[in-house]
Amino acid sequence: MSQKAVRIQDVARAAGVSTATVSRAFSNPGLLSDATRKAVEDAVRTTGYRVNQAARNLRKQRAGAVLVLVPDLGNPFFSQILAAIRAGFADTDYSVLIADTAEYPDRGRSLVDHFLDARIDGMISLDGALSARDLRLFGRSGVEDRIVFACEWVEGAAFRSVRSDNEGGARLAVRHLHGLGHRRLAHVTGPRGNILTSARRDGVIGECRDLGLPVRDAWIIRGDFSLQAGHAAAERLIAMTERPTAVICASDMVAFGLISGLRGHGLSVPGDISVVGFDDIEMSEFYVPALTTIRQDRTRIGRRAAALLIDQLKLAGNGDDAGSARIETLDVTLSIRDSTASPAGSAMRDRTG
Amino acid sequence: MSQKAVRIQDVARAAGVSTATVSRAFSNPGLLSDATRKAVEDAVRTTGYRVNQAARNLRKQRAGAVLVLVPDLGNPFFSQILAAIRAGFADTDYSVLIADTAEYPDRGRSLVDHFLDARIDGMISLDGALSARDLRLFGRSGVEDRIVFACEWVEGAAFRSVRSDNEGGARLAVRHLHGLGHRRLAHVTGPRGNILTSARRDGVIGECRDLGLPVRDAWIIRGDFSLQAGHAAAERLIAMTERPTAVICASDMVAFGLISGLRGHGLSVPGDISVVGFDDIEMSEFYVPALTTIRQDRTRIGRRAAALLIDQLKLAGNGDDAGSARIETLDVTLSIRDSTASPAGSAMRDRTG
DNA sequence: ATGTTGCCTGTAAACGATTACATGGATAAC
DNA sequence: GTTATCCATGTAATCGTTTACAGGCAACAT
Repeated sequence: MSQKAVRIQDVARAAGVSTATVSRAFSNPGLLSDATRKAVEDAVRTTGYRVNQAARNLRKQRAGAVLVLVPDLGNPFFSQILAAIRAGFADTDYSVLIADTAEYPDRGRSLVDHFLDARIDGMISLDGALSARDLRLFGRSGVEDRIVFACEWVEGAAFRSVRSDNEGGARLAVRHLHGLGHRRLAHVTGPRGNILTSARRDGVIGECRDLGLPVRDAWIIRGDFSLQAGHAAAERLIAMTERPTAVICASDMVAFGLISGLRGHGLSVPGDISVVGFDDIEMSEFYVPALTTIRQDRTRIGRRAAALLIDQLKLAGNGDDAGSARIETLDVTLSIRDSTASPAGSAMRDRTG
Repeated sequence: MSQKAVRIQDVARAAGVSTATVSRAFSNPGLLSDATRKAVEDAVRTTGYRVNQAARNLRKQRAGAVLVLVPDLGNPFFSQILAAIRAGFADTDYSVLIADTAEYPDRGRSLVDHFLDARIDGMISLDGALSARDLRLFGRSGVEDRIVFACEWVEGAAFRSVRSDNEGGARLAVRHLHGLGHRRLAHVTGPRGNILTSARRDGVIGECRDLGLPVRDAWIIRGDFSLQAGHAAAERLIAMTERPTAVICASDMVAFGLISGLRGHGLSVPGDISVVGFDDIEMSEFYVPALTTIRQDRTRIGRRAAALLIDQLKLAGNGDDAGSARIETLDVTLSIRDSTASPAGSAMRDRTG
């Protein structure tokens, strides 16, 4: 590339040593005598040598890269996790590739191809809904333990994963609204088949039952984490004869779409309806009204996922399936802002911490 | 990796041909006789062979990857561009790496290292503010023509670039507000030193002059494209004695922050103040109020940037600096929504197309 | 029969590193 | 003085491809 790249051979010549010695100066400098190490360092400096990663990776039988699979790059929820993952890999010599799940079903390409092509050594998936075919192929090629799931996960599979306490978060939201005096709660879910959809839905319904609040099928509205889904859910709410006084959304984006839709119909938030989101993306603080939401520690999720994968890559198939837990569940917290209030006609104050 | 990977040698043996023939079956199948090609194809299928990209890249003296440099991954503005860039590279065998500029100033690592390490073959930068040191090193290593700038660019440098008509967009915004009857316009800019800051500011000021509108220094408020900057700008506006009736923001995020800040002080948008954004990210349609903004064709920007870089990589330093223009400027449009209206006391209607 | 031409295929040398193994010399132990 | 031990270094094989070059063979013209 560029002019004429300087090779390890050139450094060796300049320093008056063998290529093996130069290589050792990088990989295990302690092996060399002080004088030799100095000589090599000088030679590296004068020649401007940089080790060729492609060659090194080939020889070391690794790809030197990991893949992060994101369901939807356009959703700002993921970016902070990405940043944390990248930070986690900053001290390693792995490159971080990012791909959008949406790219995959097409043209018969499978995710496992990346492993088999020697393009990646490991993967962090923020998407729990991989195709059955992909999952089967992962198993067959023995790459499962170089895959970590973050946020989402695959039920019944043995992959490592880092996730938030989704059910607990949903329960927090219900308790908050209950404390404000709400008794009729709706829930806009994620997409069918998504693991977060059921976890959060179960939390909402479970806590409602525990608190003796009514649970109606009509109040559980199918969504898909998107702005559009929230907007559509507003129509459904408007049309209800016995309208809930508060809505828990499966994501902040849904909450924004919902509020936008409600306002379009002249309903005010939180005046007429309270709305709670899930995620606490940056925008939540600056929406109008600022959004009450369940905060996930995205930096922590990303950092832990990276750490887990790095651990696994170190073991590199020597079978020694070391200590760390396969599943980490991180606590969530409630960020109370302006989109929730006591229902009209109620004088109750928030009793939630 | 994994079990025992199938090598080209294995396929050759299975098909009863040499490795060269197998290689040719992939790179230039036309060279082979029908019978041989068939035999190789069968052998590939039965063995499950996949070419090892690391080895191929080493031999072909390329990295097999390109880097996309993003100023702030957390800003959803960039994600759609990223998606388009990825799509542009989908048909190639390049991997797409994504990095955040924020990672770089640290630990003395330079961007050019990625080229010299044989980690990347080319780069698309969405950040125009690279360090002088990086730019110098790019020149010295002769990699400039494998770098394309998108959205932003470097003044006075010869890099290829794709960008929106920023000044034109700013002028559109001014004309729209003028048409509604506004006469006192403020502008929240991008950060100091950013090329978009000056382009958009010049557009706003230029069009104000052309229309005979007053231009006050106090009405040009420094920002940095972020939610926080918009929020801070609201404080400045509130404090003004002769307050503008409309504000043009350098980005949608700034506009959201601004509106949030104004609402916090009891001012309504567009009732008291009209607000125009820049970018038209997805959220703009769902903000409250839905945001009037300048739409950039982000898909087109990404696609063109990818195409430009792919062209350059094909030439691969054979010096034949082919046809395509070095700078492409794409048109922007005005998306009129609910955050702009005639100023209080005025009965004028929008006259803008 | 003898070139000449063209098509297909094989041989073997790269690409640029890492590392198992060998070696030589110094030091210590006997 | 001989042998064992250890440390620092060199030699050369290896990772899995691609591709320049060289043949071999058939068809065709002379």
